[in-house]
Parts: sequence; structure tokens; C-alpha cells
Amino acid sequence: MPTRPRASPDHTRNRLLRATINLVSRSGPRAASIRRIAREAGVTEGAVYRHFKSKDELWRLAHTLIVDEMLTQKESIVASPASARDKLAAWVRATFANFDKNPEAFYYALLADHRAPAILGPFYHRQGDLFQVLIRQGQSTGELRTIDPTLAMSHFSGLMLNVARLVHEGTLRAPASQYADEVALAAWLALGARP
Amino acid sequence: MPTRPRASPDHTRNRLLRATINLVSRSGPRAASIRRIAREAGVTEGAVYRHFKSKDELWRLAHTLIVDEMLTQKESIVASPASARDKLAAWVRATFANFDKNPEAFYYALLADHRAPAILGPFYHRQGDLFQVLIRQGQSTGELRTIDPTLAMSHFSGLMLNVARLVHEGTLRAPASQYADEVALAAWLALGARP
Amino acid sequence: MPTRPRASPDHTRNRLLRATINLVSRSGPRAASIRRIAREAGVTEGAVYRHFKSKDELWRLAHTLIVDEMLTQKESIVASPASARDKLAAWVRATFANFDKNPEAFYYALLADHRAPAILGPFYHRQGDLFQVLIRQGQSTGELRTIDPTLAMSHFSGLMLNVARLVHEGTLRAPASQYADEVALAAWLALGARP
Amino acid sequence: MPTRPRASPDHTRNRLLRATINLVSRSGPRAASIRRIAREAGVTEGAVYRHFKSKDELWRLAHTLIVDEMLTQKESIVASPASARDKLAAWVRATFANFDKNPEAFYYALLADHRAPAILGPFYHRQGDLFQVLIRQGQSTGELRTIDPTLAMSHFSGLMLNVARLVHEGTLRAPASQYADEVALAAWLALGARP
DNA sequence: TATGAATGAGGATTCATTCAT
DNA sequence: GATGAATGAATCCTCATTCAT
Repeated sequence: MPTRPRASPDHTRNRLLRATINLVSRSGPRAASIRRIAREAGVTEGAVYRHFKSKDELWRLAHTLIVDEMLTQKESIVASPASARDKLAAWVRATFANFDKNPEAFYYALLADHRAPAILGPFYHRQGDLFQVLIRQGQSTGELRTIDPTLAMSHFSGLMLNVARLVHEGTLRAPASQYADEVALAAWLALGARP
Repeated sequence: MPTRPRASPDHTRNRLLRATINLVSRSGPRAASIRRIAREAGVTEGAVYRHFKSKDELWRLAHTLIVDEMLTQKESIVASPASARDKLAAWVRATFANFDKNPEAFYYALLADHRAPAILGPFYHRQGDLFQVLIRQGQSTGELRTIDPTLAMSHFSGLMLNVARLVHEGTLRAPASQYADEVALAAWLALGARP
Repeated sequence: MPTRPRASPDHTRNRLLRATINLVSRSGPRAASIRRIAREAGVTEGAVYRHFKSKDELWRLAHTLIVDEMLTQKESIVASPASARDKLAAWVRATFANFDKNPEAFYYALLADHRAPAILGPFYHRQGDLFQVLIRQGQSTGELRTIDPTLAMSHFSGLMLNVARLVHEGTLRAPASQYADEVALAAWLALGARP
Repeated sequence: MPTRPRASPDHTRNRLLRATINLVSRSGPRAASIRRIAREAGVTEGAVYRHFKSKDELWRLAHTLIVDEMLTQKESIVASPASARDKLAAWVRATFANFDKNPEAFYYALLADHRAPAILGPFYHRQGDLFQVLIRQGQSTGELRTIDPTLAMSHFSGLMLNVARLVHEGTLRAPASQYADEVALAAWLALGARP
């Protein structure tokens, strides 16, 4: 009852991360047991623990993986010299492009209910913080109306994530990008300073 | 010595429904096992199956219970002769009042990920349909801007539910009602026709 | 995949306790897995947890069960008006009688290495405390020599338990009771006051 | 990049033996998995099997290692021209010195329950046999009382090992050597011929 | 009606061992 | 010689559901 080196070094590792993301996204967190994750990745359960200390760590790393990439894009948007309105629009477009490129990963990172394995919101809050920077920029230049930045963040992410959720569950047709302009407009209307 | 008539007719039934809602909301779906639900309701496991065919049915009926009540309020708002802006505001106030009255139930019905026992849809869509009536009313009187009603519904529920979510998870302070005016304003800005 | 009420109320419970004791005694703690214990008791693994919260609790209760009975005997010996020498002899006889009546239980309670499930020494120490009472009695009447009571306890239990151990492992022939007089003599020689 | 000659010839081998002894003694047999043993020795799991055929062999050899050393000392005691009483005392002193020098090894070799990887016997009996020689010597010179040599061995090792056990578990304070005189006295009283 | 013991499948995790590199 | 990924069985424990009492 031994072995079988199957592939390249972190090939297995990546397959496990992907399998986790796909299963959670497709069938919900309950369905993403170690057994199923391993099966989907083409390894045995025991092998999972060669690469990850625990199920929680596996989930957490899957989350971090996705999220780090997304944040980099957002950071460059916030740092750019564009107007607040253009930044909001760029943020929405980047978000929906992400969704369309890999709806599973997006769902996993931003929409799934992660209370069970307690991944919490390392990203959620990092993204929230970053968005608040954008809000304050816009407020200081008079482009955005006066509003509690946390609420502004809630409005903005509510508008975006709800569209993503409805696309994911099939109520809205994919791709999400087709709604980017409309969502950007709604965000601008909701947050922009009135003339 | 088995048997022991415990209380009034569907008293037990109601306790089970409430216990389900509370457990799911407080500790997540994983924690809401039959054993724990029964314990919280002060009943034995076997008794659950006297009142509900299965765990799925129990969850489904808990969901319906909450949702029916919420919908009745909304129906009377839509049917009223008020302006579209006032109807939006009334809807937001009613929603947040519901949340504050019983955050557990609200979370259970609208925010929890119910894919495991496959509930969702029913209400979400019933409420969605109802809201679209409101949108079409406003659009036909020229009060609301031209926009796909499904997207309008997404915007509106995204703005409301995201605040509720942040209150539930502790990022925003309770009660949710304190944010009703701001959310109503944002919704009006996002959906109202421009002058 | 349901049920099968098998027997009387705590019939199963007792079978599980006995199975635990027997397996530990016969094959060592490693061999006494929940699976094997359940199999030996004629139930499924899950059923164990209807009666015991955990493996540790099962082990602990098995331990307590055996030990409580033994202690009662010892208490009456210590309380009796006999001479110290006679009390020592009675203690040895009672101990070996216990061993012979149920070597498995005796081994389980007093000889097995319980560090794994951390049952520790509730009894060990209670028995030790009790024996120290006996020692002090004998010292105060001048029957026993002056010696640290903890060491005296060590000597006494070392003499008794080692014989039990050797009988259990087959180096000495059963029954242990045949060695009671010799062990009592050795204990008296080791602990009695010199003339 | 595999391979990497790590150190001197049986350096690794010794480190593995020591790691086994330490882990078993410190944290019990359950904690001494191949993974942990290898880690503690600074080697990988696979390497263990380059030096030992199996875990059982590793344990067995660790046992033998300790025991051989101890026996040599005892042999010279038995062969010496001293009185029986002095030999008993020397034996006790040597035993406790061993314990104090390396309680882990002592525990591993003499107190741990080794039924799992089935070691025991070898030394226990070799030491037992040797002690019986001492007993018979003493009986033939009339220094020791008439008693079944196996029982005498039981008494003697019971007195010594129980003290070691209590020191190891913390009931008696270390070092064990401080109790050597008392234990030697008790052994002499229990086994010596009466005047 | 209500009880709770029993089931069997499944949950996450650890283990000793092998073998391609 | 050494590495560490992979295996498959075993670990303890929880779950939804049933049914004799």
C-alpha cells in the first residue's frame, strides 16, 4: 500500500486548490469535503495533507491565491490619476472581468459563505479598506458626495456583488461584463456629488 | 416509559422552526444538526420526524414562514398610492425593521447560503417579482429611469442586503434602521429619473 | 439505514465498558480502538457515542467503575481495629482476590499505561492517600518504622503490583492469591518497626 | 534535487534511536510516529527505512541499546566479592544512577508498555535471570532468607521500579538517587535472613 | 405522540510504508 | 544514501434517519 509519484512538484498542490474552488463554487461548501476534493484532484485523501496542514488551510490558501491577484489590479486603479467617476467604472469593469474569466474563483473568494471553515475576511477587509481610500479621494476633490465611507463601500460592493451573484445563480445571463456600464452608472449616481 | 405529551398542538412545531432559524443564523448551517435543533427546541430527535418529513422540509418551511410574513408587508407598500420614491423608502424601512426585529430570521431567509438543503429561489424570486412591479409602475409614470427591471431589482436588493450583511457580521453597528434613510437615498439616486 | 434496538437500557453500556476493559487488558491500549470495542460489544461505532461522549470518557468511566469498588474494601480495612500487620496482610489479600476475580479489570485499572487517553490517577491517588492513612496509624502506634509515607506507599504498591504484573504477563503462575502471604510478609518486613 | 549525504556513517542511525527513546518517554508511544521521530532526528521519513527495516525494528533496537549497557554494570556487581546486602545496595544505586542520567531511556526500556511493537521480554528476563543469580548466591551463604527466587526478583524490582515510576510521573521528586538508601534498606529488610 | 438507542455512511485527520527521482 | 509525495487503511467522531418501546 505504497506510493505513486504522479506529477510535477506543485502540480498536485494546484490541482487541489482548483478542485476546492470549483467544488465550493459549483456545489456549495458542504459538498467540498476532503474526500471529494481529493477525488476531483485525482489523489487520495491522505495526499492532501502532504500539501496542506488542514482543510482550513487549504481553503484559506485558495482564498488568498485568488484575492491577491484581484487586489493588485485594484491598487493600480486607485493609484491612477483618473477622475473618481472613471475609477469607479474601471473598478467595476475589472471586477466583472475577473468574474467572467473565472466565475468559480470569484464566487469562491467573494460570494461563498465561508463561516464554516472560518476563512474570514482578510481580503474582504483589505478590499474594503482600499475602496475607502478611493471614496475619500473623491470626497476631497468634491467629486463624490459626503457619506460615511463604510456605507459607501457597502453600496458599491452591494451593487457589484449582487449582479455577480445573480449571474452565478443564473437569474442574469452571463457574461457579467455586459452589465458593467449600467452598474458603473448606478454607482456613480448613488455616490457622485450632485451638480 | 415512553410518551409524554409535551405541550399544545403545534407548539412543538413552532419551537422547532424557531430553533432551526436561530441555529442557522447564529452558528451557520453546519451547526444546525437535527440533534442540536431538537435540543434547542426542548424535544428529542425522533419527535422532529413526527412534525416534519425530513430536515430539508423543516428548513424549507422555516424559510417560508419568515418569507410569507415579509411579503405581505411589501405587497401593501406596492399597492399604496404613494410616489415611487416614497415606495422605495417605505420598502427599505420595512426591510430594515424586519432585520432589527429578528436578525436571525432575516439572515436565515435572505442571507444564508441555502444550497445545501436547496431552498432559496421561492422567496427571493417572489420578492423579486414584486419589486419589479414597483419598478414598472415608477417607469410608467416617468419617476424611475429606464433600466432593465431585473438589474434594477439587483441594485435595490444589493444596496439593502449588503448593509444587512455588514450589520450581521458586525462591520456596521446595529440597528440597521439607522441606515434606512441613507440607503433609500442611494436607491433613489441610482434608480430615479434625472430631472 | 436506520435502527435496531437491541437490548435492555444499559445493557449496551455495560457491554461497552466490559469490552473496553477486556481489550485493553488483553491486547494493550493501542488495540482498543472504538471500532474494535464496538465490534466486541456487538454494536456499531456510532452507537458508542449514544452512551459515552468520547473515547476518553468511556475509558475514564471504565476506570472509575472498577476502582470505586476496590476502594470501598480498602476503606473498611483501614477503619478496622486490627493491628497494622494484619491490615497490611488484609490489604494484600483483598488486592490479589480482586486480581484473581477479574484480572482484566485489575490490569486495566492499575497496571495499564493510561497516558494515551489521559485517565490519570483519580484512583491511584485516592488509593495512595488511603494507604498513607494506614501507614501513619501504624507509625503512631509504633508498629511501623519511621519512613516517608509516600515512599512507604511506593514500597507497598510496588511489591503488590509487580507480582500482579508478572502473573498477568505469565511469568508467575496464577492465581495471584497464592503469593498473598509471601507478599504480606515482605511488606511487613520492609515496613514494620524492628524489634 | 534528491540526495544529500548528511553526516557520518551511523550518526543518523544513532540520532534515530535517540529520537525514538526521547519521544516515547516524553510523550508516550502514540506520539512517537515515524514522521515525528524522523523530524526530531533531522531526517526525512524515507531515510528511516534506509537504516531500519520497520518501526518495530527501530523500537526493538532502541531497547536493546539501552539494556545492554545496563546489564554490563549489573554483571560486574554480581561478580564482585561483596556481601549480599552490599550487592543489593550497589544494584539499587546503579539502577537509580541510570535513571537519573537518562530518565527518558530508563522509562523507555523498563517502564513503558511495549506490547504494541512487542519488545519487552528480552531484557526484562535477562535482568531477571541475573538477579536470581544474586539471590541464590545470598541464599547459599545464608545471608538471604529462603524464598522463591522469582518472587524475590519481583519484590526487588517492584521496590525499585515503582520509585522510578513515581519520580517519572512527578509524584516523587527527582533525582531518584536520593531514595537509593531507603530502597536498599527496604530490599534488605524484605529479603535478608533474619538474625 | 414521544422517546432515544441503533444504524451506516461520511466527516477530517494520522499512520507506516513504498518508490520515482 | 536521501528525499518527500503518494497510498490505503485506520483513527475518533457526527450525521440524518428509523423504529421498538
